[in-house]
Amino acid sequence: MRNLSTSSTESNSPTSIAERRASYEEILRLALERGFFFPSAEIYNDSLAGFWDYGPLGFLLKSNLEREWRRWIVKYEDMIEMDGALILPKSVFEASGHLSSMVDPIVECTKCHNRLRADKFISEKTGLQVDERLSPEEFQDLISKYNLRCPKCGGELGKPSRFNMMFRVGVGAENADAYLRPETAQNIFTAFSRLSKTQRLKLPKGIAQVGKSFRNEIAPRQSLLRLRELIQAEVEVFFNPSGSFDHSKFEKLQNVKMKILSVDGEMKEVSDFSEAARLFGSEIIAYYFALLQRFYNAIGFSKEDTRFRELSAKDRAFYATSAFDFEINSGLGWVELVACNYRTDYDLSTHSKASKKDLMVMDGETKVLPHVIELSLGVDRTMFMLLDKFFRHEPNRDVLRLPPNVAPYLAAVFPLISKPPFESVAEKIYEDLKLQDFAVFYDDSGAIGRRYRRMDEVGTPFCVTVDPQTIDDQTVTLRQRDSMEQKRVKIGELAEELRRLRNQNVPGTITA
RNA sequence: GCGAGGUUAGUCUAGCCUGGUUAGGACGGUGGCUUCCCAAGCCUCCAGCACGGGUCCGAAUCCCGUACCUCGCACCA
Repeated sequence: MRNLSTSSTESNSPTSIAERRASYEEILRLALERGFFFPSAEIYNDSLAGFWDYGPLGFLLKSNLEREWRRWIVKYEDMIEMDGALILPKSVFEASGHLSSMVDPIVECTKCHNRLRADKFISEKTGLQVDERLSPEEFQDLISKYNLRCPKCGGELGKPSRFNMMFRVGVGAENADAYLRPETAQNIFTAFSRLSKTQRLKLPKGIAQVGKSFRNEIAPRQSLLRLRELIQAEVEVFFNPSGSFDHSKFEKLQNVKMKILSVDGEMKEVSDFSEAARLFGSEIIAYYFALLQRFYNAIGFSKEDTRFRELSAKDRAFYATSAFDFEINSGLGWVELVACNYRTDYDLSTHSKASKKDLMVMDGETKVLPHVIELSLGVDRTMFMLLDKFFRHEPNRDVLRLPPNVAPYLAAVFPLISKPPFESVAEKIYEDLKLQDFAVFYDDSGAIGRRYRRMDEVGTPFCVTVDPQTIDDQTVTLRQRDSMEQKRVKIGELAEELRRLRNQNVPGTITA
């Protein structure tokens, strides 16, 4: 996460005069109290930082978010989806470059235990160009040669070592070196050959995967924003770099507006594809960025909330030749949600070399090693940002204004009074809606207003209430979370109405 | 990792400086009476001093260690 600024800009979310955005602490309170997420193994004293569990509401929110990602990106583009192993052998990461490039050379002061990046420290002190891939012995030689000491306390520096952000695991009786994957992408590259042969793939083709990745962060912080175990929803689009792009695909995404912050700090709004292609580097990149933008629009973020930030050469991952971070403007400043990398043929080429397998595929008449565009989406961060954007304090209530397509529960069902005949009718409606696969919640305790408030706080957009009139004319009240208005709906038309409301377009969404 | 500050029911918080009845309150939740369309009322009950060690006749309170949280620095494929 970069560029954390304290300024929070109000965006075009539904607002009333008195409502107020929730602070980070208040979002955490909601999460803990209502069961969105909480520290993993928290009852133990040695529970680990950077690991969080999702509770019932967080789980439902996550499921909905992933479903919408499939709907707007994976299914829309006829991508294929896989689900790979979390533990991968050493050779995968030797080839991918993660073993050498994800390693930071570290040196620690023997006296005050201050830890320094060896390469940066040495080059700072000596003015030399220091390659971070030098061996620990070479760093040791440099430190002795220039007689370098701890910049803080003047103490003697210990032995340089390497810190790798990957979790190593020992597999089998031999304890063979293997690693928890630091990104989901590697499964896709190692499976690419089989998938291309057996799934009759034609370029360009997206291969998607959602799952856990693991990074041994030194200082995990801010709950879901900096995790050691995180969920990524990744798409690797394989394409022929010398092929042409089908322009007719642009038409359906014409209305998608994007903002780009270029390396030189200039903010531009992009509204047509030729301009987007120029700013993002190619037509195909512009296209997939528009697809990504539309997904975020569909879960409630607008172009005002979001931007693509171009990364300079030194900020990019080691495998990327061009890279943009898709960021959201939150109460914590601009936060990176999606890493968008042009990985060229880096991965297929290195894996091909290391495994000695030909990973080229046919594109029409020609044999090519495809290039890759990657959209690596942080699911946990996106969930936090949904809470950040939509959790609001109003004078008389806290309300989570999640769009219906991601809200954990779509609707709640209440009897106005927990007495017959209202109870049995309400229960019947609840059972029916469950069988039709709606995420619904039943509550009959306490006053009706209290039950509405509870649902407001966890983001349930609709409440169905059975009252005396229901007994007369088979209608119920359908109460809207945001306006608190209610209308009467026939019981028989309830499911259809809820389905319609769930799919109503949120601001900024276009109908495909 | 370093530095600073912090941790009291599910959540928020008083008490800590100056050790001494049964750790107080609010919100929340349970059950009951009542009311019934936007957190009504009354009663009942539930639930807590982060963990470990030390000092002391006695520790939420003082000391040490550990974990976690927040902020800053560093890191962030």
